[in-house]
Amino acid sequence: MCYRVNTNFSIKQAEKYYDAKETDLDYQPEDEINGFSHPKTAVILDIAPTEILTAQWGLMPIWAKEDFLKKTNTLNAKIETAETLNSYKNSTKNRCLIPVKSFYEWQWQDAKGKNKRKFEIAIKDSTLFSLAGIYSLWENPETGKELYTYSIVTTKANELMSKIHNIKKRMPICLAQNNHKKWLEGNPLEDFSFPNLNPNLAAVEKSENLFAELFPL
DNA sequence: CCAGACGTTGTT
DNA sequence: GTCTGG
DNA sequence: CCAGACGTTGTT
DNA sequence: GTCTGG
Repeated sequence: MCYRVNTNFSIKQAEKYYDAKETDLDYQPEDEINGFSHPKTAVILDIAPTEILTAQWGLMPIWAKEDFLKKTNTLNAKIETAETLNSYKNSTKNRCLIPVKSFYEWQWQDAKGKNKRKFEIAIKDSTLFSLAGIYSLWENPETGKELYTYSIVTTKANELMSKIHNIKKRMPICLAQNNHKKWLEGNPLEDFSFPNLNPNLAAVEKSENLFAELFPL
């Protein structure tokens, strides 16, 4: 579901939005990043809410081997099960914010998803907003280097997202500024699941060749 | 009992 | 480290 | 945890 | 019914 996001914002913009300072940030703005390449992105951690630093998309539990992500998809964590699953259970209280401009989702036009329409989704009237993340500090057994790794928490789709993500009907937990603190403070996961939290989302279509889809050759 | 998994919903 | 499928 | 076995030593 | 292999 939430595998591609837009991080095309400046560090300055993020510092202002979060009232935080970049500390250990290895970051390049991108219109579209792919979770499956396990990119490093900007994050704000609960332990230091005034710092913006770098973490890897793809959570690695403390016990994970180096190739863990090759076999296990931890890009998203379902809010309903995160607290019981091995990979997430010790990280559900490690809360982080992942700043994004938007994320992308594809609407299937047929049962097999042969034809899809692409949409870009964001919180309405926002410049930036946050995806809700849980994180784990992972130590590379080879080098001893520590790395923050995270997963984006997903929930049942709201009305708009059900129309777009029309097969799986899931969406990432989207936090406007007024919910940042609540998330970082470690309030119960359930407080943030739909419909307990229903972000005011808006979508625009980004399909590459709308004309061809409407009038196939 | 122990080997093997540990996850979500794409291939854009 | 801990769970689970066989 | 549960499906499947649960037995001995011939071909006389 | 109880054990055991997977």
